[in-house]
Amino acid sequence: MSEIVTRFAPSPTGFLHIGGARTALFNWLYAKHVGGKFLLRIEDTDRERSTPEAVEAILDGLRWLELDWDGDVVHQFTRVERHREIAMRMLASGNAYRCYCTPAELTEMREKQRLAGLPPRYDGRWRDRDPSEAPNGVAPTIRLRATQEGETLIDDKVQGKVVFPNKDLDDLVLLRSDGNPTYMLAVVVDDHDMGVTHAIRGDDHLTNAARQTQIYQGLGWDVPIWAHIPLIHGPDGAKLSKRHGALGVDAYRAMGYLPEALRNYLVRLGWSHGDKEMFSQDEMIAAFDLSAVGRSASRFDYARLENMNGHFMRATDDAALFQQFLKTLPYLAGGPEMAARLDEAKLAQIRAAFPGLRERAKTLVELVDGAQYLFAHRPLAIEPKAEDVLAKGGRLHLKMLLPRLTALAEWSAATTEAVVRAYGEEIGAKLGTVAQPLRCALTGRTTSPGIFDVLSVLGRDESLGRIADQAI
RNA sequence: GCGCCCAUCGUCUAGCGGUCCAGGACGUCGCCCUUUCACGGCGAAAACACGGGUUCGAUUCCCGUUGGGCGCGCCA
Repeated sequence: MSEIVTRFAPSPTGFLHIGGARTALFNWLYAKHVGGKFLLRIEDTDRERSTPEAVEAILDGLRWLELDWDGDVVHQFTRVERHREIAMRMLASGNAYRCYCTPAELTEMREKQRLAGLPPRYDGRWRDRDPSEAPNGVAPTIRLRATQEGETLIDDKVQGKVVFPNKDLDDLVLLRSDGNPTYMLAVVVDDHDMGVTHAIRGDDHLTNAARQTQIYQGLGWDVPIWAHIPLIHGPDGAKLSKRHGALGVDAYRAMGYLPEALRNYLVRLGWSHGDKEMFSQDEMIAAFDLSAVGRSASRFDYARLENMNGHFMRATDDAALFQQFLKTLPYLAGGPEMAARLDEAKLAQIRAAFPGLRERAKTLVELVDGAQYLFAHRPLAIEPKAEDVLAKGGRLHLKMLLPRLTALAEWSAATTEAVVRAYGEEIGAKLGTVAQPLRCALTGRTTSPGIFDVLSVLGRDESLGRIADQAI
């Protein structure tokens, strides 16, 4: 039995967007599931649009998502000679021919077809023309001599059997007039040469599968097993475009999502395994299967992603999550500013506050936000809601509490708690009545980790100072 | 315009002819827990797009309608 090989083949014209990330994930998962290989190929035959920055962004995105590929990255551009060779072979065997149409001529042709209500397709005007009629000074393209009769069958792992009438598949360009291959030729040649057995990609390629099948047939090569997965739409159901939530995966990192959470979210978009929602890495690999991939497009839902992220954050142990947090800090919204102010002492404080912080955070960014009170300078900026609490009797409690806390011989969560509770009982108030004003004075907000932990982490001087700032 | 794909709660989905007055998850709304928030627990509202068939019986099969999507480049 031969080894199964999948691949992810993005074109480096921009960042790794969320749809591409899922395609990569599915390919990676399938390869892992069957113990095969997952390859990475950069489709950069279009030299005009490809940029090294985009290549780097894609690799960076994949690495962040922890989707490791086997072997070296293949740059399609480096394989032009082989592509040309194959184009020539097709020419020699009669499976391709030279077309001397100019771009302007083709545009005009399509324009006429559109006006006449016909499908825009190359009309094959050079298909059977004698080469001696070739005009001077026009560099030809090489076109596939596509089969015109019958139909082409795609036996797809997720779409099932799909039939395309051959009359709708025109003679596509294999080699451009400048001698460079088109995507259609390059994918076929590279997938073949790289031993790709399974092509898992977005279903926007479904029609291409039929066209590429004809190229494979012309070459006498085995057609890979296809699996066209449904696309992801924006939250509003519209196509995911640049202006519609098609962010690069780096944006998700900046929003504080964990790679394992994003992976879990993505895999459940279009794929399911009974009622199971959360998967560990191993579970996902073991359970993943192309046959359980659905055929309808799905919408991107941040609420669900966020929920999953919270789940994974809670499932990660304290030390590991702290490390993850520090590692990701420079990429997070508001992170660089915090990182710049991170000295030994601050680091120790965050570490101490971390268990309380992580409990209520659903993203890494919420961790940054939750830790703000550690970085604030006196006198603190008080949020409106917090000011409200202070104004409605809160300051009086602080005034009463201040001397008692000041008198404390030992400063800890336990000792401060004892004092605050005792005071609460004295005045016959629920703990919240006293705790909220404290929280507001200490953090400037109405929400924070447990107030005694805050007191403890902030330390005696800073705590008493902040309380004094607000006490009557 | 032509070809192809899709269609279960707001969202992601389970369902592969009877077990479905349709199950889970997120979100929403109550209640509980509580030191705020978050977590957790309990509960509620919420869907088979429509019309024809096939069948003893359709959410499940077929056809059509409607609504979405994708493709139709010397882009990938």
